[in-house]
Amino acid sequence: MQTHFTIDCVVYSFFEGDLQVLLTERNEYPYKDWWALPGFFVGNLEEMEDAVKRISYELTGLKDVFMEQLGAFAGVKRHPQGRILTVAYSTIVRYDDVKSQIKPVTDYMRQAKWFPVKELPELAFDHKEIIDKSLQKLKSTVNYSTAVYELLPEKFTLTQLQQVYESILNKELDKRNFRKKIANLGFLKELPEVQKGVSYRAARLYKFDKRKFQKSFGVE
Amino acid sequence: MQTHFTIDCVVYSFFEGDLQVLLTERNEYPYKDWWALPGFFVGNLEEMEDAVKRISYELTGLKDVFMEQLGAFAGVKRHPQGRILTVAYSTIVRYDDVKSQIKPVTDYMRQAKWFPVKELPELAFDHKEIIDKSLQKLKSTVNYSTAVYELLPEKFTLTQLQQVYESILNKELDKRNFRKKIANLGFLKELPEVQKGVSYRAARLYKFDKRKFQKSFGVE
DNA sequence: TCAAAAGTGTTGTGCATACACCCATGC
DNA sequence: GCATGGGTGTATGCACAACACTTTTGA
Repeated sequence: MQTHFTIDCVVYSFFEGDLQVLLTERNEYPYKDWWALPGFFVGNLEEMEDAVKRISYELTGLKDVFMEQLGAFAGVKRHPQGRILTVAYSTIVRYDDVKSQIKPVTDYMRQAKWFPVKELPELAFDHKEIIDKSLQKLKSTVNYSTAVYELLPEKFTLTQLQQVYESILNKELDKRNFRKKIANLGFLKELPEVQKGVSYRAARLYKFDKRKFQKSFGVE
Repeated sequence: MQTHFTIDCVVYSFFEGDLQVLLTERNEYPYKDWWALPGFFVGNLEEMEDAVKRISYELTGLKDVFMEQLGAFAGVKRHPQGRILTVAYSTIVRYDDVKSQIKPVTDYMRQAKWFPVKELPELAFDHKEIIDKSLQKLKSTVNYSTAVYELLPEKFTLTQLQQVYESILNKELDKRNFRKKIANLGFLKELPEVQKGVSYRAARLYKFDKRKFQKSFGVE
C-alpha cells in the first residue's frame, strides 16, 4: 500500500528553569486551532534527517545539533482523514540563540510557542503520546548522551546543569552528590571565568569537552 | 508525498548455543537470490503490530511474544525502485516450538533459514544496518527486558540463561558473578526438577516469574 | 575412574545516597 | 549586615569484577 508520510519534531529548549517544547497552533483542518508538534510532509527526494533540519530551521532560524529518531507512528486511526505515517524525531536548540526568532513560516499554523513540558496544552493527533515517549527516552539516556549540553549555552554553571538534569528526570537532586558525579565523569572543562550580573556570589563557568565525552563512550 | 510502506522483522531465536536470526531468500527482483529480512507490505487497515504478528506467524507458524519497534528506515536510495519506507520490528520465537515448521508461504521468497548472528551472509537493501541496530538495542536493554526469557524454553538451566546473555552481549561472563546477579534480581523460580538426558551432573531447572519481573520494573 | 559440567564465597573497588554548614558577593 | 545562591566532605550500602576449587553424575 501507499501512505502519506510526515515528520514530526519534538523540539526542546531550556529556559526559565524548565525544559520546554515548541508547539504550533494549527490553522487548518483537521484539528484547526489545536496545538500540535511542528510537522511537515517529507519531500520526494528528501532524506528524513534533512527534513528534520529543514523544519527546525524554518521554525527557529537555527541549525539543530542534537537529533534522534524516536520511531514511527502509524496507527490506522491517528489521523481522521486516513492513515498518515509519521516519523518522530527529537531535536534541541539553544534558547539564547533562538529567543526572539521563533515564528511560523507557513500558513498551516498561526503561531509557534514554547511550553514547559510540565504544562502542555491538549494536543492534536497522537502528539501527546509522541512527546511522552520522547521524554521517556530522554530520561533514560540522559547520562549517556550530549543532550543536556545541547540544551545549555556554551558556558554554563553547575547549577544550570543540575537544573537541566532535574527537569528531564523530573525530580530533585542533591547538589553535592550531583557535583561529585559530574566531576567523576570528567567531561567538563573549568573556565577561568565566572558568571556576571548576579547579585550574589558569582558561579564558576564550565564548558562541555566533547572529545573527552567521546573517549569515555567510544566515538560513535 | 506518498510512499510505499513495509514492515521488516528481525526474528530472533536461540539454539545450538547461538543467537540466531531468520532470513529469507528472495525469489524476485530486486535483489533476487539475496538473503533478506522477512518483510511485507502493510495492509491498508492493518495496524503495524498486527502486520508483525502476521509476518512472523506466516513464516514460523507461531505467535510471537516479544515485540519492539526499532525505528523507520527511509533512505531515498535504500530501494533501487524508489523510496520505500520500512518500519523495523524485532520479535522472538522459541526454537523448541518452531523447529521443524519454518517454511516460506509466499512466492516472493524461496526459503527461510536461521543464521547465527555471528555469521550472517551478505544482505539485501539496508538490512545489515537494520540488524546491527537491532542487536545494539537488544544489547543495551538486555537487563531490563524479558527478551532473554522469551529466547529460552519455559524451563531452563542457569547455564543456558548465561549463554543467551553471552551471545547477546558478545562476550564471556563469569559464572559465579552471573549467578549472583540473577539471584539478586529475584525473577526466577527454582523448580523441583533437574535436566534429563545428559551424561553428567544434571542442572537445576528454573522458570521466569513474570509477576516478580513486573513488580521490579513497574508494570508496563 | 574419568570426563563433563554443576555449583559455590570472599574481597576490593567504584558509584549512588544521605546529610549540613560556611563562603563570597552585591545591594 | 543581610539575603542569595555558591561551594564543599564523610560515612554507608550496593552492584560489579576478579578469582579456583569441590561435587555430582553417567558412561
